Amino acid sequence: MILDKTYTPKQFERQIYDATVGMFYPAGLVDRAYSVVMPPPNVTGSLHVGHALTYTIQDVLIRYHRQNGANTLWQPGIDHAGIATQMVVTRELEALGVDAKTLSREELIQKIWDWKTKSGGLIFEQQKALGCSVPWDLSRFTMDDDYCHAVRKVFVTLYKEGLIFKDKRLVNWDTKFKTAISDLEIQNREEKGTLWHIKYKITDSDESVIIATTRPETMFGDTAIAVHPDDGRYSHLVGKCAIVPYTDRLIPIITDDYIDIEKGTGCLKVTPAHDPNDFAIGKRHGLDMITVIDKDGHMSSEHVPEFLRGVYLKKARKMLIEKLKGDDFLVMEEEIIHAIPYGDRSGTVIEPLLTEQWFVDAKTLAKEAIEVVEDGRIKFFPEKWENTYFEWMRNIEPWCISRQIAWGHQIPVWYGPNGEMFVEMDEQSAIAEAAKCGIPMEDIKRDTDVLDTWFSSALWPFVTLGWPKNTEQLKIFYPTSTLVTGFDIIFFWVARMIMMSMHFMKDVPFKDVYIHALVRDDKGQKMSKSKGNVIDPLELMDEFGADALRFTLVFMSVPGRDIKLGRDSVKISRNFITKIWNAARFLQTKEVAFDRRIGDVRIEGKLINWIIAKLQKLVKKIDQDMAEYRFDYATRDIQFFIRNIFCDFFVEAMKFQDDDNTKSVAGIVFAEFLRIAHPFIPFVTDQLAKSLGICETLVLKQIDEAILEVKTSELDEKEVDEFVGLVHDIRAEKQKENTIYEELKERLNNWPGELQRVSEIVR
RNA sequence: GGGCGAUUGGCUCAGUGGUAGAGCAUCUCGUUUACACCGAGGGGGUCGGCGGUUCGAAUCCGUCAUCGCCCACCA
Repeated sequence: MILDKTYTPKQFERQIYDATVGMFYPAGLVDRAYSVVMPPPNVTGSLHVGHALTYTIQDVLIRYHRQNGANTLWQPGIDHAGIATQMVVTRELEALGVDAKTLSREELIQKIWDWKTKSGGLIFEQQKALGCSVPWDLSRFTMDDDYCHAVRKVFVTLYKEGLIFKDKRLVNWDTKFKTAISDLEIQNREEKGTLWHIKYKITDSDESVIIATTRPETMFGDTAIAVHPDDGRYSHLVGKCAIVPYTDRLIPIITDDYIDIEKGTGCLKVTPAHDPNDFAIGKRHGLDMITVIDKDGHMSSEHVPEFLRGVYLKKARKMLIEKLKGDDFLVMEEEIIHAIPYGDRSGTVIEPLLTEQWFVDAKTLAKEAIEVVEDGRIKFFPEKWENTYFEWMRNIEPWCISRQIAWGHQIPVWYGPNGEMFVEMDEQSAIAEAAKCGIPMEDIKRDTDVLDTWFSSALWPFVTLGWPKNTEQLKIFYPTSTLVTGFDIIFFWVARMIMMSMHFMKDVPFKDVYIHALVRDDKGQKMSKSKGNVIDPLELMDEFGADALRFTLVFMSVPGRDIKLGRDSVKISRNFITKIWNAARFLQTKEVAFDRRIGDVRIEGKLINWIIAKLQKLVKKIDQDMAEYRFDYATRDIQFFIRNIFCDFFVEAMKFQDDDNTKSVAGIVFAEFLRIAHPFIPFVTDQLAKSLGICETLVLKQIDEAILEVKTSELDEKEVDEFVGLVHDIRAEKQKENTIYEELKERLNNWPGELQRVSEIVR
């Protein structure tokens, strides 16, 4: 097939994709395995440029190892993404005029499933366009029947081992979604706020104490005022009681070492039910825990004075401040900057609320998970992320896993009428267990909470491979080889996979963790819809081709540095790829034969020794780059080889030395180059391989080991290097019109041996 | 408050002890057996500041500055 003058990606990308995807070595042919689990995109997801990066890197790894003879698996799938999905569907329903709140739990879940069937997995098509060589038929969903079964098994097992427990604790409460969320799902934002100094009168005395607070509305939940034991200012008041304004409730003045004499007024109002520190103080002193805010964010308690009852938090605060001012309780207002916790999905202020939730004993699970990174059974690339991992894991807190939403894995716990609890794999067993206690089935009710999405994601590496069944896939591909993900997800996902895998598989989930960069816009700004600087990878692929986008992203993946992606950089990659295309066209016009093997040609002559030596070096260098996950090096090496070595000199030289043997070597070298470049530039290389008659696809093409075994002449290589250097010098001197030019030109023209013919390269 | 990272030519970035590099941009030349989505060549940087180690530092150490990120319960 004669190549067109320039290539236009669109014409062949999809066709090539369909012909090559899912190619594997026949069973039993290879015993080396290489596997990657694809971080499951959200069911709501569509391809953004961050995805494009992570999937490109994974595909490069998979294609590279597959070419190198490994039996590969790139395990695909999607995540049900609890809160995120429920949010999207709720919004969609709203647009249709349906209020999700009016639907029953079952109806809402059904709507989400309908939506999932209709819109979920759109991202698969986009991944295909990017060239992801994925065995799609193995795709898993975190809410598949088998997956649900595995999740229940993990829950029940951990519960029986005492590693999952139910407790009434202060949790992060999202008043918008009306659910608990984990510590990781909150984001602290620094904001301007006010520190209000409020006067509390002391009983049987004219004295009063002044407390400073940023949250005055919680004062009705105060159960003590604490001062430092060494604080002389207040020691005479310790043991007395203060009166909570607008109530007749008396609270004791106590001492606690936690109090900082310097901070505020040195008096702390203790509100155990609405502040984590106060909660701890409350526990130490056995204080009452009075909740004054309900799950919707309204003031609600018999302890809240009439005029605030049922009022929404924000409004209540304003009203209360006005009232305190008027009644001379407010002593001072102070502007401060402080951190406010927001829900990362809802964007609303998170309230610490005392509720019953399910927790995982992360501290216990973390032990082994820390060890495996310490002893190198799991390695991070770049290594510095291990510190981040250790830092978090060594200070880990219990993980709140229950969510009060509909979409997700419903917690497999059933309750009897008198608080009996049955933690079982399914309803049948729950009924059976209840029956043993004399509770009829109609009297038991299942826990309505669902699990944190990350609970099921944490099982991804082994459940997708078939656990708890002992499948072939588990035997071959577990532990997986490399996990590719972003740093923002080390805590959410990587850490939890390691914990769960060590516990249930007694082995690491993966050996290497490659942490890639964040993709920013060309000015280094984080992309966001609100800033309007989002780069759509699909548009870039449309304009410059998937290969160009892939090459750009990988080329810019320098460890420890964010990627600044602009249109121009993708254009440059496209230009480079065109260069490869044109080199192929040249070889084609030269009628280079591509069916020769290295054994068919004579390794003699300086040019041939030189180019083969350079090719051998390239192969070794790429292997080294890939072993170190230096995709940036690999793409630079590829670029340097084809541009500076192959095109700039070898091809030019071929214009003066085009005997059959040289042309055959050119064919072999170029074919080998295409193979090496293929993981990075799959579409164009495959198209060229096909058009030039090298092979149908490079997907399974392994290196011809004989190429590496060729003994090349170092002397010849050195001589050509010198020749190349001289050519450069001559050109430079010529431009400068220096007289030395003639002298050098003379030297070139009289270059001894075969290279003399090539001296015409300089005109 | 703690931790991490960045700082190299106009721009984007390579370069971890031995004479400062690439691409883009710019300037000059060039349409010759593939490629103007090209080729050849030039100009342009005291490698954030200061101090130290060394025969020798962009590179190692200390310190400061600026920017960015992560973690943290401060009233």
